[in-house]
Amino acid sequence: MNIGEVSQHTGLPPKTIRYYEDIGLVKPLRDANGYRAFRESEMHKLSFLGRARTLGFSIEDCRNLLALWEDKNRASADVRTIAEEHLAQIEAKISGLQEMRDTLSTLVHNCAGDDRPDCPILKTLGTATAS
Amino acid sequence: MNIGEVSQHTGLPPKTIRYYEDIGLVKPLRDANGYRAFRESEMHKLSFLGRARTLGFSIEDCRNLLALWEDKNRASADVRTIAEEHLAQIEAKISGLQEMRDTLSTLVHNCAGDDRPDCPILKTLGTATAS
DNA sequence: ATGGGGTTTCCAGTTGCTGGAAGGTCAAGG
DNA sequence: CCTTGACCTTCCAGCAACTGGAAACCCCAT
Repeated sequence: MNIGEVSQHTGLPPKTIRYYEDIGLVKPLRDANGYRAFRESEMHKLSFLGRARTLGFSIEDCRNLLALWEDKNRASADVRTIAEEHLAQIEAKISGLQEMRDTLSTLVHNCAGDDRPDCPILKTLGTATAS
Repeated sequence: MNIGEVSQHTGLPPKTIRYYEDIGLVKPLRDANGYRAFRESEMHKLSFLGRARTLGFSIEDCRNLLALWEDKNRASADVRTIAEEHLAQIEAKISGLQEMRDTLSTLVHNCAGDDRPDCPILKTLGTATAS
């Protein structure tokens, strides 16, 4: 299977697939002409990676998850640990963003948004701590 | 005022302040010895930048907000537009993360997390679209 | 043989810093 | 006067996870 076909099946851009090979996540064979030749198993790995990435796992997490996936003697606790840590990070990120959103939306609502210069957004940024 | 003092007042690391000079956000004077000499106004700009950054504005947004801040004839509408667009992006990011969180937390809760290999997290990543 | 699509490699750029090396400066202490 | 330590300077590299683009090769059909 050529990279283009794999790209279609996995939804990952060819560039990304090459990158994943670069960093050792997949190791496709090569045809005589130098083209990458993906086996089914490689393609499934790539799909796995794509899904893990859409769940926000870092590449390093993905590498570890992939190893666990391949390891038929894994302990599900190891998987869960990775997922839990990631979940905690996501939650932290969400609350950080929610704080931003709350502050920002207040500011936006208090701003006239007309052609006059008076603006609470700039006023806040210019003076107090916009926590 | 030296960079260290400015760093203390603004909470920004010296490295960051130098970086902001590099990209043209501030333009401190220089003492005879080559040290940066910040005036009050530069320091206020840096505080402004720090607060804008904690609200998640990009550097380019910050650049524009700073210009508006300095422009006494600005229209608050311009400020508000920037803030609104940023707010929309934050909201998009939040909902993306919430989706991740929901999926992930379901998976984590369904995973035994013991020493057996059976794991719904890996199962999901390995098969269906984990949307 | 020519054209259009694939594919290859490599290099650079993205965002917003951060770390580190090599060196100049300054004020205090011996 | 010399040293020590805390500043400060510049420059270069690296982080994450790709993405864009150039130059060149390959394959198939006309």
